[in-house]
Amino acid sequence: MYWRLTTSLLGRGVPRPRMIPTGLRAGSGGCSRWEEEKTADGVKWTQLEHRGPYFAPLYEPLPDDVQFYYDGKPLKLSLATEEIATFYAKMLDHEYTTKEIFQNNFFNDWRKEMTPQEQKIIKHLDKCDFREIHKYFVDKNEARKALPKEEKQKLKEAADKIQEEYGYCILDGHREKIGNFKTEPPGLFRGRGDHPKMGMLKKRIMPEDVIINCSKDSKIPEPPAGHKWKEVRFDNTVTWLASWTENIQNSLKYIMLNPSSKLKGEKDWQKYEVARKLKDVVHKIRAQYQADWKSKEMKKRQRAVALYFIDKLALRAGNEKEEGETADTVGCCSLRVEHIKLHPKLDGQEHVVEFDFLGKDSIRYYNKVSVEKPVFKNLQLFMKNKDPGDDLFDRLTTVILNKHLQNLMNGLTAKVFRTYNASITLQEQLKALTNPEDSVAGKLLSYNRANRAVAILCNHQRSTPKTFEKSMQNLQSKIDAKKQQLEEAEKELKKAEDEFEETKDAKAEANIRKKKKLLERLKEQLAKLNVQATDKEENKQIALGTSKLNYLDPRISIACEVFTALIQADEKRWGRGWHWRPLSCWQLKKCKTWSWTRFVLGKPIKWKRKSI
DNA sequence: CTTAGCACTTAGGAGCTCCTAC
DNA sequence: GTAGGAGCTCCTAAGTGCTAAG
Repeated sequence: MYWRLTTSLLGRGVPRPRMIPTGLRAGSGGCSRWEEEKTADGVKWTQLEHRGPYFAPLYEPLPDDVQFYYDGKPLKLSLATEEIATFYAKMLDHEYTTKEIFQNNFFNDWRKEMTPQEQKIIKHLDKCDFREIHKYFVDKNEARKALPKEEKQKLKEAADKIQEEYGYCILDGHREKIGNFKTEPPGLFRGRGDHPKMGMLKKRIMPEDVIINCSKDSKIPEPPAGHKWKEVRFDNTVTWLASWTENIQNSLKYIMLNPSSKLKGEKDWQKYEVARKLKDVVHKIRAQYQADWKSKEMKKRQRAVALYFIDKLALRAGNEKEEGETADTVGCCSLRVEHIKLHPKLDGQEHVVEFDFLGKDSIRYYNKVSVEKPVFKNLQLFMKNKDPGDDLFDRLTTVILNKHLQNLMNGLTAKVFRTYNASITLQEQLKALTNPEDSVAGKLLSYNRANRAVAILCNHQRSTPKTFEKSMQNLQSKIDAKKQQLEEAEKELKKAEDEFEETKDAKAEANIRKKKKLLERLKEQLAKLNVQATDKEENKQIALGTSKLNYLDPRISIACEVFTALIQADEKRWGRGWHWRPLSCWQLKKCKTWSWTRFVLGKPIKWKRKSI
């Protein structure tokens, strides 16, 4: 039996769950307790008490012997100017500082903060020498790492104390962990991709910038001595505890709860419930957009083709963004003619669309997809008489698309397709890849492969880790060594067998058994290493974390035999009750919040890991 | 309809911690 | 006991999607 709980959570032909306790059954409507608690008027809490944000430490001036040089001569900077100089100095060995936009933005903003005298002297960035400052911080960092154990312990205790004091709030009588309780320290803006604002000065957040949100009757947080809050409000229709406006994009930043909190957990659960609801209507929706490919209205055709991409390729919606304010990235609705190429025939396939564009975080999306003929014809039509820089779907926006989706299913938006397709892919892949007879290592490989299929679908990439080549080599030499040991063991066994042939005594027989056992163990170890190597290589440029955290319904993982096997293997090793190893933190977090999954194995799981 | 503002989720990289293998 | 590395948390940027105003 593959599914321990036989819950085909998002799939077709749902087999009935067997082991979910009544009252917690997630089959039809999900967890009724949470649904009951949901209020229609948007109220998110009735009580909220916290200490306010923890402010980034004030600037500590450089020691006198650490100098800044301009045009080869030492120059003592004013405090404010010096602080900004250290931001740049710290980044000296980062690629950012080699980029012209970064340098220009930095220099512009830096000059604005200089005294008039400094402005008169410091006119060119290339005459600035930050190297001594850079070295100072590198050394400081080294020194911190080399600190004796007790000193490190002291630092950790101090950090823990701050976490203890500022890192939690009381929400409706429960102590909940805050996600980001510290204000963002000042520094230079690090945008992703070709960001026009990279290098700009990110200003220090002061209490006077901060809006506090809490309940009226709670102990209102004290601003740091000599300071005032910008505002204190009591808005229980939002979930944030504090907010401020950042100066780069002029957008709001929030202090919110940790994902382990009830508030976030429920939201997460709801998200997957909406995705499960889509499962029931997705066939109808697909049939409809296929019909709409032939609509007389251009608007409908564009909507239908875009939705097809969102569904088939898991593209993001693609909201419009202000030009020149951010990196030039697109999603589905904002695709431009230059982002696709049409090939009537390519590599033995027909109607191939070649996608090449930068998506969120300037991650490249490159894909060649064979599409249905009407889609291909429509794309040709949409591209006719357009320039490369024109919108592919000129009659479509995310607002139009989402309005349409809302009519098809309550709560349906473009992003739900990503969640749905990610989770259903995990489930289907697990079903296709895992085999009950596999070893635990094999099962884990299968799980990772299923996870990987999702990450590829969602285009979750990472840069190859810096240490990849080296650690791969290390692994390979381990494999080689193991192979040699194995050969050795085979010879030994042969020898032992020969000896038994000759002597026929019990001692020799025992020796054979011993050698056989060793051989078995080595074989197992080798297999495990080989699996590891395969996994590592396949995983080189793919990020699994994002899909695990945001797209995969944890109930699918929990219900899957891979985890049952891992838990059993672990019990052998750690004794009963130690279930934290196979269920990694991301799952634990979700499981703790989704209380019903504590009954995955038909019995409550003891949670032992202290960080949870 | 368009635009701006707001609140929230999703994202990759940095850096830290703790385990494992030597 | 220590080096190396996997896997985690932290950080904060960059998306989505909704609402309200004009």
